[in-house]
Amino acid sequence: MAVLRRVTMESGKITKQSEDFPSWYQDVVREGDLAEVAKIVKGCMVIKPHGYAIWEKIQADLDRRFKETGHKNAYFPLLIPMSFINKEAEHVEGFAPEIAVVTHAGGKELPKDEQYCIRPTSETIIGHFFSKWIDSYRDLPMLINQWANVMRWEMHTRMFLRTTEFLWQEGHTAHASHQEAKEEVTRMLNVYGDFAEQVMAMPVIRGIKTDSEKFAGALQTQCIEAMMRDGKALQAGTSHDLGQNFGKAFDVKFQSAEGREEFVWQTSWGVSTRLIGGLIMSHSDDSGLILPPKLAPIQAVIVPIARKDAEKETVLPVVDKLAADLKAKGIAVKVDDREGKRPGEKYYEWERKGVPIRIELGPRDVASGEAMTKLRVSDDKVKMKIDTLADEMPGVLDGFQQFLLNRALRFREENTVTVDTWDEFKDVFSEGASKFAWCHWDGTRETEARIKEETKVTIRCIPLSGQGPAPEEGKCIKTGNPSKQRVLMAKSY
RNA sequence: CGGGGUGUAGCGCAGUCUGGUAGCGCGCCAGCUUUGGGAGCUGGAUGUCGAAGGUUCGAAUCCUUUCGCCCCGACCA
Repeated sequence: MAVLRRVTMESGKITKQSEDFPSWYQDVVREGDLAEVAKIVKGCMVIKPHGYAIWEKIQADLDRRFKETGHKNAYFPLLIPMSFINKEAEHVEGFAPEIAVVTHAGGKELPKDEQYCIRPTSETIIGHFFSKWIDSYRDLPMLINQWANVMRWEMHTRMFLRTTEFLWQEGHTAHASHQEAKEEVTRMLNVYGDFAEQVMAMPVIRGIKTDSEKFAGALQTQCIEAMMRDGKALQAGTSHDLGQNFGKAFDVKFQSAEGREEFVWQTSWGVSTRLIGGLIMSHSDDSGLILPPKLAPIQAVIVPIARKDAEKETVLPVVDKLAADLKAKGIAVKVDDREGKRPGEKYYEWERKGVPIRIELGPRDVASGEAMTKLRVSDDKVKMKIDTLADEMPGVLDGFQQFLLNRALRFREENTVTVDTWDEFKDVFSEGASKFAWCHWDGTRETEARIKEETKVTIRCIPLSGQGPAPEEGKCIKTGNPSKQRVLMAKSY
């Protein structure tokens, strides 16, 4: 039993990651000015401007990818008739415990059959409208996405990772054939995977969820799993093959080219503000947040150093010109010319907020024609020629983006093991520790549950082709029964 | 929901055991001096002590109830 350790912190400082990972995480969120716990509303958070700006960048990039793959945005009601939720058996069972119900409205108690729940996800209500909108195979595929908030009554909340209300997007599509639907599931999983790696610099394993971990009501759930810096896994996105389950529950039928009446094949897929939690736990350090340039609201900050008016006169015009040049190159640049704060204080502040690169520009630099620059992750400052700095900056930022991805990949490799014996397995996961472990599993729910019960370790996914070790026969780590391939095991968020 | 913590100024905390009317550091405001890695001095502002009830002449402190947050379980994006 881990007793909560009191970590003495100086004001405005961050608990060391190695001392207490959860405290570190909270400190980074606070010091980065990303969000705060709402307190007045149980389990909810306020996403502050700097945190929301990151979400907006995530949204912008993903939205473009969704549109490029043919999807259109729409918006469905927040309130869903309770009767809808009850229509799909597995769906009810999965979501019932975490649903908030509106029982009173207009000053009166609503009759049982007129009560609403606040959406935990929108498969049901969208199924209802799909059934109205879809008549023939010519209406298919129906490719809809919704940016929305959802609510799930969680017992245990953590900022960005699990809150009662959260922001996400949910894609919902309907297709004429199962094959087409499966292709959609894969397509969107790849959109997520590419986004995670190229934009978030967060490497992911693409895989399939076991039956016990899949979405309530789906035939199959595919996922991307990322390793956090404590070795735990974060499910960062999911893409579901819903089969005809919701089609049947909501009578979503179409007339095929051959004139037959058939149920549609549906998919749904989503990522949430949880991605921000993943971003934090993939890259950040004891000095605070580290953002990949592609998601940084401020990519470069210029700190002018000028104490006297005469120095300001020489420095500030150079700073302004450099800022303009950077802007012209498409760089999100911020000049921190606040009075009354010393340069050092500004350096720390922007580091905590995750700005990828800092440029220091003072009288000496103007004289020499070189500015001091410092990447968020390096210990050394580098001199760059002021004249060519703006031209070089896109390349520097690209390099930084790549560096973060490579570093995260290396970290994952160093913390990924192949395990074949139960003793070794228990050792890897002893005392709260976690790694990614490729292990054989006999494919049964019972074994999966036993492993989880004894070690807290879950099967994160069965890797898709090329995402894990090549399939090979083996024996289950727990039971010794035959296994056809290794699966990814880890503790998870 | 169980176990363990915790709630006092914007942030971090002391004060609670042993009741006497609230303090420290940082931050904030003003002024001067400063300014290339968290500045110094002087002066100043800020609290319904999580909430509600009770005991008491008197409650941050004792009692009861309640709410939030954190950690560990049970459940989940």
